[in-house]
Amino acid sequence: MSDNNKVQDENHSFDTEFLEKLIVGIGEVSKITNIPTRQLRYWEDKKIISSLTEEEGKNRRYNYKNIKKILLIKELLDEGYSLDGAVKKIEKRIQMIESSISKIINKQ
Amino acid sequence: MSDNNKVQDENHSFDTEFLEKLIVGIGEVSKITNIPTRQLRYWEDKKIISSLTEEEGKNRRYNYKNIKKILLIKELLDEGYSLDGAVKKIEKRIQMIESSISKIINKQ
DNA sequence: TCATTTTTTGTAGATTATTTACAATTGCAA
DNA sequence: TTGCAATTGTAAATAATCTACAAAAAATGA
Repeated sequence: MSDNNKVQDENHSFDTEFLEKLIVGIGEVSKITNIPTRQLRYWEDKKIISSLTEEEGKNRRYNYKNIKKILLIKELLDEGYSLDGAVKKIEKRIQMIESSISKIINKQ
Repeated sequence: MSDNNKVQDENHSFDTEFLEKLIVGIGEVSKITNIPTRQLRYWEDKKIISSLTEEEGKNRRYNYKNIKKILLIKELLDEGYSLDGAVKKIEKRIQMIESSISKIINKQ
């Protein structure tokens, strides 16, 4: 194995660690997804999405899975679904996303 | 191609977009890397690492490349390098990391 | 159309997180 | 031990986010 490939492999294993540990604030999620923070909070109020908030009043934190779901909701809204419609539609795809994340993280 | 594989592919192309857009605050970087915020600011003062701060006084922002470099520095310190030593050692590996990131983002 | 509901958006005042800039402390090598 | 490198502490100011109110806009259905 060449030196170069070795480093690529190190990067790969780091990336899974990276995804595992990744936790992001609402401002960054807003920039990543292009959804206003106000809207993200509203969706959470309506139980459409969730975050990792430790206690009431503390800042919201989002992991990779949270962000994935947000982007999926957004996609469905763009397709014309209502929020409730999106929630109903979403179950199957969420499961696929989760199994995909689990594959990434657990290197299965 | 099965439905399942299709979704996996969608996830993959999303991930590259995700990495491209990913921007993280100092608190999150601290949690991801396990390096105190105080230390991250010190390293930046000493020009060891950099961030995407828009203006003086605004909060620091870090992208994927920034975080990669921080983790690399940490690794070298653990191996016994001094900060200056790490900076000198790092050039070649930074280049490899960058080309690796560029491959991920540009799907080359 | 009109009324109702859903969804987005605005904002004030309080709180949390980060900033800079000072300095103190710790660790290490000559 | 002396000097430099590196980390850590902290106060006061600012930035970002919080909740809780409400208003505006968009979608739905009679």
